Amino acid sequence: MSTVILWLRRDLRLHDLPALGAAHEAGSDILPVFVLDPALLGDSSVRTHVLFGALRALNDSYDGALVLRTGKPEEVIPKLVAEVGANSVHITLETTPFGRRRDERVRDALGETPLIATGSPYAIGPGTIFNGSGDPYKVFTPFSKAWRAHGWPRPAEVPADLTWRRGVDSEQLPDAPDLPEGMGVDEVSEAAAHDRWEEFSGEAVADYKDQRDLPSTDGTSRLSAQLKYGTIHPRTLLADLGGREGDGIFTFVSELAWREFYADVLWHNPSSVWTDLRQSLAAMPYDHPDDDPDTADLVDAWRAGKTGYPFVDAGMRQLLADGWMHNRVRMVTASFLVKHLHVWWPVGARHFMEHLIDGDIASNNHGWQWVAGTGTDAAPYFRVFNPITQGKRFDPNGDYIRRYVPELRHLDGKSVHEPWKALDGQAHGYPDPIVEHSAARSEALSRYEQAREEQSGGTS
DNA sequence: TTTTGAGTTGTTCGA
DNA sequence: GTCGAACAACTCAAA
Repeated sequence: MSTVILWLRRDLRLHDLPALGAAHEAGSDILPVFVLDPALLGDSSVRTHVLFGALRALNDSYDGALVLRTGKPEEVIPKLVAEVGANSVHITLETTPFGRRRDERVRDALGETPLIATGSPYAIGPGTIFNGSGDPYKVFTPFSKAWRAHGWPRPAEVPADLTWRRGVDSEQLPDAPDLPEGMGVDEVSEAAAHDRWEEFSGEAVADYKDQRDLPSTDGTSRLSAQLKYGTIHPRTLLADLGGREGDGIFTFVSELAWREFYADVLWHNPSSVWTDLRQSLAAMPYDHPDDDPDTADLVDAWRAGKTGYPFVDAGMRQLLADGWMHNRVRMVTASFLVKHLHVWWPVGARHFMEHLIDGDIASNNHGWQWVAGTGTDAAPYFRVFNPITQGKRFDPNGDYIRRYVPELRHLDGKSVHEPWKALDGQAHGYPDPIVEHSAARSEALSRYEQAREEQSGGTS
Protein backbone atom coordinates (compact mmCIF):
# COMPACT_ATOMS: atom_id res chain seq x y z
CA MET A 1 0.00 0.00 0.00
CA SER A 2 1.37 3.39 -0.90
CA THR A 3 1.09 6.54 1.17
CA VAL A 4 -0.61 9.86 0.61
CA ILE A 5 0.00 12.87 2.82
CA LEU A 6 -2.86 14.86 4.29
CA TRP A 7 -1.32 18.23 5.17
CA LEU A 8 -3.61 19.96 7.64
CA ARG A 9 -3.74 23.70 8.24
CA ARG A 10 -7.07 25.41 8.89
CA ASP A 11 -9.01 22.14 8.91
CA LEU A 12 -8.23 20.49 12.24
CA ARG A 13 -11.06 17.99 12.33
CA LEU A 14 -12.09 14.49 11.33
CA HIS A 15 -15.69 15.03 10.23
CA ASP A 16 -16.87 16.78 7.10
CA LEU A 17 -13.35 17.03 5.67
CA PRO A 18 -13.44 16.59 1.88
CA ALA A 19 -9.65 16.54 1.63
CA LEU A 20 -9.62 13.45 3.82
CA GLY A 21 -12.10 11.77 1.50
CA ALA A 22 -9.97 12.71 -1.50
CA ALA A 23 -6.87 11.30 0.14
CA HIS A 24 -8.74 8.11 0.97
CA GLU A 25 -9.97 7.72 -2.58
CA ALA A 26 -6.38 7.63 -3.69
CA GLY A 27 -6.54 4.17 -2.12
CA SER A 28 -3.54 4.53 0.10
CA ASP A 29 -2.52 4.80 3.71
CA ILE A 30 -2.97 8.33 4.90
CA LEU A 31 -0.27 10.23 6.74
CA PRO A 32 -1.75 13.29 8.43
CA VAL A 33 0.80 16.01 9.11
CA PHE A 34 0.82 19.45 10.64
CA VAL A 35 3.78 21.75 9.99
CA LEU A 36 4.78 24.05 12.82
CA ASP A 37 5.80 27.01 10.69
CA PRO A 38 7.88 29.51 12.68
CA ALA A 39 6.59 32.25 10.41
CA LEU A 40 3.09 31.67 11.77
CA LEU A 41 3.75 30.68 15.35
CA GLY A 42 5.16 34.10 16.14
CA ASP A 43 1.97 35.94 15.30
CA SER A 44 0.10 35.45 18.53
CA SER A 45 1.00 33.52 21.64
CA VAL A 46 -2.68 33.23 22.52
CA ARG A 47 -3.49 31.61 19.22
CA THR A 48 -0.45 29.37 19.42
CA HIS A 49 -1.81 28.21 22.78
CA VAL A 50 -5.23 27.27 21.40
CA LEU A 51 -3.69 25.82 18.25
CA PHE A 52 -1.61 23.40 20.29
CA GLY A 53 -4.70 22.34 22.21
CA ALA A 54 -6.53 21.75 18.94
CA LEU A 55 -3.61 19.67 17.63
CA ARG A 56 -3.59 17.46 20.72
CA ALA A 57 -7.31 16.84 20.31
CA LEU A 58 -6.85 16.17 16.60
CA ASN A 59 -4.13 13.63 17.27
CA ASP A 60 -6.49 11.81 19.63
CA SER A 61 -9.27 11.72 17.07
CA TYR A 62 -6.76 10.50 14.45
CA ASP A 63 -5.85 7.62 16.73
CA GLY A 64 -2.42 9.05 17.44
CA ALA A 65 -1.41 9.09 13.79
CA LEU A 66 -0.77 12.84 13.44
CA VAL A 67 2.81 13.70 12.57
CA LEU A 68 4.31 17.05 13.57
CA ARG A 69 7.28 18.65 11.88
CA THR A 70 8.84 22.06 12.44
CA GLY A 71 10.14 24.22 9.62
CA LYS A 72 9.26 25.96 6.40
CA PRO A 73 6.53 23.98 4.66
CA GLU A 74 8.32 24.24 1.29
CA GLU A 75 11.18 22.33 2.89
CA VAL A 76 9.33 20.06 5.32
CA ILE A 77 6.66 18.73 2.96
CA PRO A 78 8.94 17.67 0.07
CA LYS A 79 11.32 16.10 2.57
CA LEU A 80 8.48 14.13 4.12
CA VAL A 81 7.25 13.05 0.69
CA ALA A 82 10.67 11.59 -0.05
CA GLU A 83 10.93 10.04 3.40
CA VAL A 84 7.68 8.07 3.21
CA GLY A 85 7.45 7.68 -0.55
CA ALA A 86 4.16 9.55 -0.81
CA ASN A 87 2.62 9.85 -4.24
CA SER A 88 0.49 12.92 -3.54
CA VAL A 89 -0.17 15.61 -0.96
CA HIS A 90 -3.76 16.52 -0.15
CA ILE A 91 -4.84 19.83 1.31
CA THR A 92 -7.88 21.97 1.91
CA LEU A 93 -7.60 25.02 -0.33
CA GLU A 94 -6.05 27.97 1.47
CA THR A 95 -7.42 31.34 0.50
CA THR A 96 -5.47 34.00 2.37
CA PRO A 97 -2.63 35.89 0.66
CA PHE A 98 -0.03 34.37 2.99
CA GLY A 99 -1.41 30.85 2.57
CA ARG A 100 -1.69 31.09 -1.21
CA ARG A 101 1.91 32.22 -1.57
CA ARG A 102 3.07 29.50 0.79
CA ASP A 103 1.17 26.81 -1.09
CA GLU A 104 2.60 27.98 -4.39
CA ARG A 105 6.10 27.67 -2.95
CA VAL A 106 5.29 24.18 -1.74
CA ARG A 107 3.78 23.24 -5.10
CA ASP A 108 6.94 24.40 -6.85
CA ALA A 109 9.15 22.56 -4.39
CA LEU A 110 7.17 19.33 -4.83
CA GLY A 111 7.91 19.16 -8.55
CA GLU A 112 6.26 16.03 -9.96
CA THR A 113 4.34 15.17 -6.81
CA PRO A 114 0.90 16.75 -7.03
CA LEU A 115 -0.46 19.07 -4.35
CA ILE A 116 -4.19 18.45 -4.53
CA ALA A 117 -6.67 20.89 -2.98
CA THR A 118 -10.17 19.65 -2.13
CA GLY A 119 -12.71 21.89 -0.45
CA SER A 120 -12.02 25.13 1.36
CA PRO A 121 -12.73 26.56 4.80
CA TYR A 122 -15.96 27.97 3.40
CA ALA A 123 -19.37 26.60 2.42
CA ILE A 124 -18.79 28.04 -1.02
CA GLY A 125 -15.17 28.64 -1.93
CA PRO A 126 -13.95 32.17 -2.58
CA GLY A 127 -13.86 32.97 -6.28
CA THR A 128 -17.04 30.98 -6.98
CA ILE A 129 -19.87 33.51 -6.74
CA PHE A 130 -20.11 36.22 -9.40
CA ASN A 131 -22.68 38.82 -10.34
CA GLY A 132 -24.61 39.03 -13.59
CA SER A 133 -21.71 40.78 -15.30
CA GLY A 134 -19.31 38.04 -14.32
CA ASP A 135 -17.55 40.21 -11.73
CA PRO A 136 -17.05 39.53 -8.03
CA TYR A 137 -19.61 41.15 -5.77
CA LYS A 138 -18.55 44.27 -3.92
CA VAL A 139 -21.70 44.73 -1.86
CA PHE A 140 -22.75 42.30 0.83
CA THR A 141 -26.49 42.02 0.32
CA PRO A 142 -26.47 40.95 -3.32
CA PHE A 143 -23.55 38.64 -2.56
CA SER A 144 -25.47 37.00 0.24
CA LYS A 145 -28.54 36.52 -1.96
CA ALA A 146 -26.47 34.87 -4.67
CA TRP A 147 -24.65 32.84 -2.03
CA ARG A 148 -27.91 31.54 -0.58
CA ALA A 149 -29.32 30.86 -4.03
CA HIS A 150 -26.18 28.91 -5.01
CA GLY A 151 -26.86 26.41 -2.26
CA TRP A 152 -24.31 24.60 -0.16
CA PRO A 153 -22.79 21.17 -0.62
CA ARG A 154 -23.67 18.39 1.78
CA PRO A 155 -21.18 17.59 4.53
CA ALA A 156 -18.57 15.00 3.63
CA GLU A 157 -18.75 11.57 5.26
CA VAL A 158 -15.85 10.16 7.21
CA PRO A 159 -14.49 7.27 5.11
CA ALA A 160 -15.47 3.99 6.73
CA ASP A 161 -12.22 2.13 6.27
CA LEU A 162 -9.51 4.67 6.93
CA THR A 163 -6.01 3.38 7.38
CA TRP A 164 -3.37 5.68 8.81
CA ARG A 165 0.27 5.41 7.84
CA ARG A 166 2.19 4.36 10.94
CA GLY A 167 5.78 4.34 12.02
CA VAL A 168 6.75 7.81 10.83
CA ASP A 169 8.74 9.91 13.26
CA SER A 170 6.89 12.81 14.79
CA GLU A 171 8.15 15.62 16.92
CA GLN A 172 6.67 16.18 20.32
CA LEU A 173 4.33 19.12 20.46
CA PRO A 174 6.27 21.82 22.27
CA ASP A 175 4.86 23.33 25.42
CA ALA A 176 2.31 25.95 24.51
CA PRO A 177 3.09 29.53 25.46
CA ASP A 178 1.63 30.30 28.86
CA LEU A 179 -1.41 32.48 28.85
CA PRO A 180 -1.17 35.72 30.76
CA GLU A 181 -2.05 35.50 34.43
CA GLY A 182 -5.77 35.11 34.96
CA MET A 183 -6.57 34.67 31.29
CA GLY A 184 -9.08 32.04 30.31
CA VAL A 185 -9.89 31.03 26.74
CA ASP A 186 -12.46 28.66 25.30
CA GLU A 187 -11.10 25.29 24.27
CA VAL A 188 -10.69 24.91 20.52
CA SER A 189 -11.27 21.34 19.41
CA GLU A 190 -13.69 19.38 17.28
CA ALA A 191 -15.46 18.04 20.37
CA ALA A 192 -15.77 21.47 21.96
CA ALA A 193 -17.02 22.92 18.69
CA HIS A 194 -19.75 20.32 18.36
CA ASP A 195 -20.75 20.69 22.02
CA ARG A 196 -21.07 24.43 21.63
CA TRP A 197 -22.93 24.11 18.35
CA GLU A 198 -25.37 21.66 19.88
CA GLU A 199 -25.98 24.05 22.74
CA PHE A 200 -26.33 27.11 20.54
CA SER A 201 -28.35 25.59 17.70
CA GLY A 202 -30.83 23.95 20.07
CA GLU A 203 -32.51 27.08 21.34
CA ALA A 204 -30.28 30.14 21.44
CA VAL A 205 -30.10 30.52 17.68
CA ALA A 206 -33.82 31.30 17.60
CA ASP A 207 -33.13 34.45 19.65
CA TYR A 208 -29.92 35.27 17.83
CA LYS A 209 -31.29 38.30 16.03
CA ASP A 210 -32.30 39.97 19.29
CA GLN A 211 -29.53 38.72 21.57
CA ARG A 212 -26.42 38.88 19.37
CA ASP A 213 -25.90 42.58 19.95
CA LEU A 214 -25.93 42.41 23.75
CA PRO A 215 -22.41 41.71 25.00
CA SER A 216 -23.54 40.96 28.55
CA THR A 217 -25.46 37.91 27.32
CA ASP A 218 -24.33 34.64 25.77
CA GLY A 219 -26.27 35.47 22.64
CA THR A 220 -23.64 34.76 19.99
CA SER A 221 -22.53 31.35 18.76
CA ARG A 222 -18.96 31.79 20.07
CA LEU A 223 -17.86 29.52 17.24
CA SER A 224 -15.51 32.01 15.61
CA ALA A 225 -12.29 30.38 16.80
CA GLN A 226 -13.61 26.93 15.90
CA LEU A 227 -14.35 28.16 12.39
CA LYS A 228 -10.93 29.80 12.17
CA TYR A 229 -9.16 26.52 12.93
CA GLY A 230 -11.66 24.40 11.06
CA THR A 231 -12.58 22.27 14.05
CA ILE A 232 -16.07 22.64 12.64
CA HIS A 233 -17.03 23.58 9.09
CA PRO A 234 -19.79 26.04 8.11
CA ARG A 235 -21.18 23.38 5.77
CA THR A 236 -21.91 21.26 8.83
CA LEU A 237 -23.71 24.16 10.53
CA LEU A 238 -25.80 24.96 7.47
CA ALA A 239 -26.75 21.33 6.97
CA ASP A 240 -27.77 21.00 10.61
CA LEU A 241 -30.00 24.02 10.31
CA GLY A 242 -31.60 22.36 7.31
CA GLY A 243 -34.93 23.89 6.46
CA ARG A 244 -35.36 25.61 9.81
CA GLU A 245 -36.68 29.11 9.43
CA GLY A 246 -36.97 32.21 11.54
CA ASP A 247 -35.36 35.57 12.07
CA GLY A 248 -32.69 34.18 14.36
CA ILE A 249 -31.61 31.50 11.93
CA PHE A 250 -31.69 33.87 8.96
CA THR A 251 -29.49 36.32 10.84
CA PHE A 252 -27.04 33.63 11.92
CA VAL A 253 -26.73 32.38 8.35
CA SER A 254 -26.08 35.98 7.30
CA GLU A 255 -23.14 36.11 9.68
CA LEU A 256 -21.72 33.00 8.03
CA ALA A 257 -22.29 34.77 4.72
CA TRP A 258 -20.27 37.76 5.98
CA ARG A 259 -17.38 35.45 6.72
CA GLU A 260 -17.60 34.07 3.18
CA PHE A 261 -18.04 37.53 1.63
CA TYR A 262 -14.89 38.90 3.24
CA ALA A 263 -12.95 35.80 2.22
CA ASP A 264 -14.17 36.34 -1.34
CA VAL A 265 -13.20 40.01 -1.30
CA LEU A 266 -9.73 39.15 -0.04
CA TRP A 267 -9.38 36.38 -2.61
CA HIS A 268 -9.98 38.87 -5.41
CA ASN A 269 -7.97 41.66 -3.74
CA PRO A 270 -5.05 40.07 -1.90
CA SER A 271 -3.24 43.35 -1.41
CA SER A 272 -6.18 44.71 0.59
CA VAL A 273 -5.06 42.59 3.52
CA TRP A 274 -2.94 45.42 5.00
CA THR A 275 -3.70 48.35 2.69
CA ASP A 276 -6.85 50.32 1.93
CA LEU A 277 -9.10 48.47 -0.49
CA ARG A 278 -10.50 51.74 -1.75
CA GLN A 279 -8.32 54.70 -2.49
CA SER A 280 -11.06 57.25 -1.84
CA LEU A 281 -9.57 58.08 1.57
CA ALA A 282 -5.92 57.68 0.58
CA ALA A 283 -5.28 61.31 1.51
CA MET A 284 -6.70 60.95 5.02
CA PRO A 285 -4.39 62.62 7.53
CA TYR A 286 -3.79 60.17 10.37
CA ASP A 287 -1.79 60.49 13.56
CA HIS A 288 0.99 57.92 13.85
CA PRO A 289 1.99 56.30 17.13
CA ASP A 290 5.49 55.65 15.79
CA ASP A 291 6.07 59.31 15.00
CA ASP A 292 4.32 61.06 17.80
CA PRO A 293 4.66 60.27 21.53
CA ASP A 294 1.25 61.74 22.38
CA THR A 295 -0.43 59.48 19.85
CA ALA A 296 1.60 56.55 21.14
CA ASP A 297 0.24 57.25 24.63
CA LEU A 298 -3.32 57.38 23.35
CA VAL A 299 -2.92 54.10 21.48
CA ASP A 300 -1.37 52.49 24.56
CA ALA A 301 -4.37 53.61 26.61
CA TRP A 302 -6.68 52.12 23.98
CA ARG A 303 -4.81 48.82 23.99
CA ALA A 304 -4.90 48.62 27.78
CA GLY A 305 -8.58 49.54 28.08
CA LYS A 306 -7.90 52.83 29.83
CA THR A 307 -9.55 55.35 27.55
CA GLY A 308 -12.00 56.56 30.18
CA TYR A 309 -14.92 55.39 28.02
CA PRO A 310 -16.34 52.41 29.92
CA PHE A 311 -17.84 50.50 26.99
CA VAL A 312 -14.63 50.83 24.98
CA ASP A 313 -12.50 49.84 27.95
CA ALA A 314 -14.66 46.83 28.78
CA GLY A 315 -14.18 45.59 25.23
CA MET A 316 -10.44 46.11 25.13
CA ARG A 317 -10.08 44.37 28.46
CA GLN A 318 -12.31 41.50 27.37
CA LEU A 319 -9.90 41.02 24.48
CA LEU A 320 -6.95 40.77 26.84
CA ALA A 321 -8.79 38.64 29.40
CA ASP A 322 -10.58 36.18 27.12
CA GLY A 323 -8.78 36.40 23.78
CA TRP A 324 -12.14 37.29 22.32
CA MET A 325 -14.34 40.35 22.04
CA HIS A 326 -18.03 40.61 21.36
CA ASN A 327 -18.76 41.72 17.80
CA ARG A 328 -20.73 44.81 18.77
CA VAL A 329 -17.86 45.99 20.92
CA ARG A 330 -15.30 45.24 18.20
CA MET A 331 -17.06 47.83 16.07
CA VAL A 332 -17.17 50.40 18.85
CA THR A 333 -13.54 49.96 19.92
CA ALA A 334 -12.35 49.98 16.31
CA SER A 335 -14.32 53.10 15.56
CA PHE A 336 -12.83 54.74 18.64
CA LEU A 337 -9.26 54.14 17.49
CA VAL A 338 -9.90 55.33 13.95
CA LYS A 339 -12.34 58.17 14.53
CA HIS A 340 -11.65 59.40 18.04
CA LEU A 341 -7.89 58.87 18.07
CA HIS A 342 -7.45 59.37 14.29
CA VAL A 343 -5.17 56.37 13.86
CA TRP A 344 -4.91 54.28 10.68
CA TRP A 345 -6.85 51.02 10.91
CA PRO A 346 -3.92 48.56 10.47
CA VAL A 347 -2.54 49.67 13.84
CA GLY A 348 -5.70 48.38 15.48
CA ALA A 349 -6.09 45.39 13.19
CA ARG A 350 -2.61 44.20 14.21
CA HIS A 351 -3.47 44.49 17.90
CA PHE A 352 -6.65 42.47 17.36
CA MET A 353 -4.76 39.84 15.37
CA GLU A 354 -2.26 39.51 18.17
CA HIS A 355 -4.86 38.84 20.85
CA LEU A 356 -7.92 37.25 19.23
CA ILE A 357 -8.12 33.48 19.43
CA ASP A 358 -10.39 33.67 16.37
CA GLY A 359 -7.99 36.04 14.57
CA ASP A 360 -9.12 35.56 10.99
CA ILE A 361 -7.25 37.81 8.61
CA ALA A 362 -10.10 38.30 6.13
CA SER A 363 -12.87 38.98 8.64
CA ASN A 364 -10.69 40.99 10.98
CA ASN A 365 -8.98 43.24 8.50
CA HIS A 366 -11.99 43.80 6.30
CA GLY A 367 -14.10 44.44 9.38
CA TRP A 368 -11.59 47.14 10.28
CA GLN A 369 -11.74 48.53 6.77
CA TRP A 370 -15.51 48.64 7.00
CA VAL A 371 -15.25 50.72 10.17
CA ALA A 372 -12.56 52.96 8.72
CA GLY A 373 -14.55 53.59 5.56
CA THR A 374 -11.89 52.18 3.24
CA GLY A 375 -13.36 48.75 2.59
CA THR A 376 -16.01 47.09 0.49
CA ASP A 377 -19.48 48.21 1.39
CA ALA A 378 -17.99 50.52 3.97
CA ALA A 379 -19.79 52.58 6.55
CA PRO A 380 -20.33 56.19 5.41
CA TYR A 381 -17.68 58.53 6.70
CA PHE A 382 -19.99 60.61 8.85
CA ARG A 383 -21.00 57.60 10.89
CA VAL A 384 -18.97 58.00 14.07
CA PHE A 385 -20.00 55.66 16.86
CA ASN A 386 -20.74 57.45 20.11
CA PRO A 387 -19.13 55.18 22.71
CA ILE A 388 -21.47 56.36 25.47
CA THR A 389 -24.65 55.95 23.44
CA GLN A 390 -23.53 52.54 22.19
CA GLY A 391 -22.94 51.43 25.77
CA LYS A 392 -26.34 52.64 26.92
CA ARG A 393 -28.10 51.01 24.01
CA PHE A 394 -26.39 47.61 24.03
CA ASP A 395 -25.44 47.24 27.69
CA PRO A 396 -28.33 49.12 29.28
CA ASN A 397 -27.75 47.89 32.82
CA GLY A 398 -23.99 48.14 32.59
CA ASP A 399 -23.42 44.49 33.48
CA TYR A 400 -20.88 43.95 30.72
CA ILE A 401 -18.89 46.99 31.79
CA ARG A 402 -18.80 45.98 35.44
CA ARG A 403 -17.68 42.46 34.45
CA TYR A 404 -14.50 43.72 32.80
CA VAL A 405 -13.83 47.05 34.51
CA PRO A 406 -13.58 46.36 38.24
CA GLU A 407 -12.90 50.01 39.10
CA LEU A 408 -16.48 50.75 38.11
CA ARG A 409 -18.19 47.95 40.04
CA HIS A 410 -19.19 50.36 42.79
CA LEU A 411 -21.49 52.16 40.35
CA ASP A 412 -25.05 50.91 40.04
CA GLY A 413 -27.03 50.31 36.88
CA LYS A 414 -26.58 52.66 34.00
CA SER A 415 -24.62 55.25 35.95
CA VAL A 416 -21.59 53.16 34.98
CA HIS A 417 -21.74 54.58 31.44
CA GLU A 418 -20.71 58.06 32.60
CA PRO A 419 -18.61 57.59 35.70
CA TRP A 420 -17.52 61.23 35.67
CA LYS A 421 -21.08 62.08 36.67
CA ALA A 422 -21.03 59.77 39.67
CA LEU A 423 -22.01 61.57 42.86
CA ASP A 424 -19.27 60.11 44.98
CA GLY A 425 -16.66 61.74 42.80
CA GLN A 426 -14.22 58.95 43.54
CA ALA A 427 -12.16 57.81 40.61
CA HIS A 428 -11.33 54.39 42.09
CA GLY A 429 -8.36 54.39 39.75
CA TYR A 430 -10.50 54.71 36.63
CA PRO A 431 -9.15 57.29 34.17
CA ASP A 432 -10.86 60.41 32.91
CA PRO A 433 -11.72 60.31 29.20
CA ILE A 434 -8.49 60.64 27.19
CA VAL A 435 -10.28 62.64 24.49
CA GLU A 436 -13.53 64.55 24.54
CA HIS A 437 -16.17 62.90 22.38
CA SER A 438 -17.70 65.79 20.45
CA ALA A 439 -14.33 67.43 19.80
CA ALA A 440 -12.86 64.14 18.60
CA ARG A 441 -15.88 63.56 16.39
CA SER A 442 -15.62 67.03 14.83
CA GLU A 443 -11.94 66.46 14.22
CA ALA A 444 -12.68 63.16 12.46
CA LEU A 445 -15.29 64.77 10.22
CA SER A 446 -12.98 67.63 9.34
CA ARG A 447 -10.15 65.23 8.47
CA TYR A 448 -12.50 63.27 6.25
CA GLU A 449 -13.43 66.52 4.59
CA GLN A 450 -9.76 67.29 3.98
CA ALA A 451 -9.17 63.82 2.56
CA ARG A 452 -12.08 64.13 0.17
CA GLU A 453 -10.97 67.56 -1.04
CA GLU A 454 -7.45 66.29 -1.52
CA GLN A 455 -8.69 63.26 -3.38
CA SER A 456 -10.92 65.23 -5.74
CA GLY A 457 -8.06 67.60 -6.45
CA GLY A 458 -10.15 70.51 -5.33
CA THR A 459 -8.42 73.56 -3.90
CA SER A 460 -11.47 75.18 -2.41
C1' DT B 1 -26.47 51.40 -22.69
C1' DT B 2 -29.01 53.81 -19.50
C1' DT B 3 -31.54 54.11 -15.62
C1' DT B 4 -32.98 53.21 -11.18
C1' DG B 5 -33.05 51.61 -6.61
C1' DA B 6 -30.34 50.39 -2.94
C1' DG B 7 -26.61 50.08 0.32
C1' DT B 8 -25.28 45.66 8.35
C1' DT B 9 -24.50 47.43 12.52
C1' DG B 10 -25.38 55.57 13.50
C1' DT B 11 -25.56 60.33 15.50
C1' DT B 12 -27.24 64.74 16.11
C1' DC B 13 -30.38 68.34 16.02
C1' DG B 14 -34.52 70.58 16.31
C1' DA B 15 -39.45 70.45 16.59
C1' DG C 1 -39.01 62.08 26.14
C1' DT C 2 -39.89 61.06 21.26
C1' DC C 3 -39.64 61.48 16.41
C1' DG C 4 -38.20 62.55 11.80
C1' DA C 5 -34.92 64.62 8.98
C1' DA C 6 -30.30 65.61 7.74
C1' DC C 7 -25.87 64.07 7.26
C1' DA C 8 -22.90 63.41 0.84
C1' DA C 9 -21.99 61.52 -2.49
C1' DC C 10 -20.86 57.39 -4.73
C1' DT C 11 -20.75 52.81 -6.30
C1' DC C 12 -22.86 48.76 -7.25
C1' DA C 13 -26.18 45.48 -9.27
C1' DA C 14 -29.72 44.52 -12.02
C1' DA C 15 -33.57 45.64 -14.92
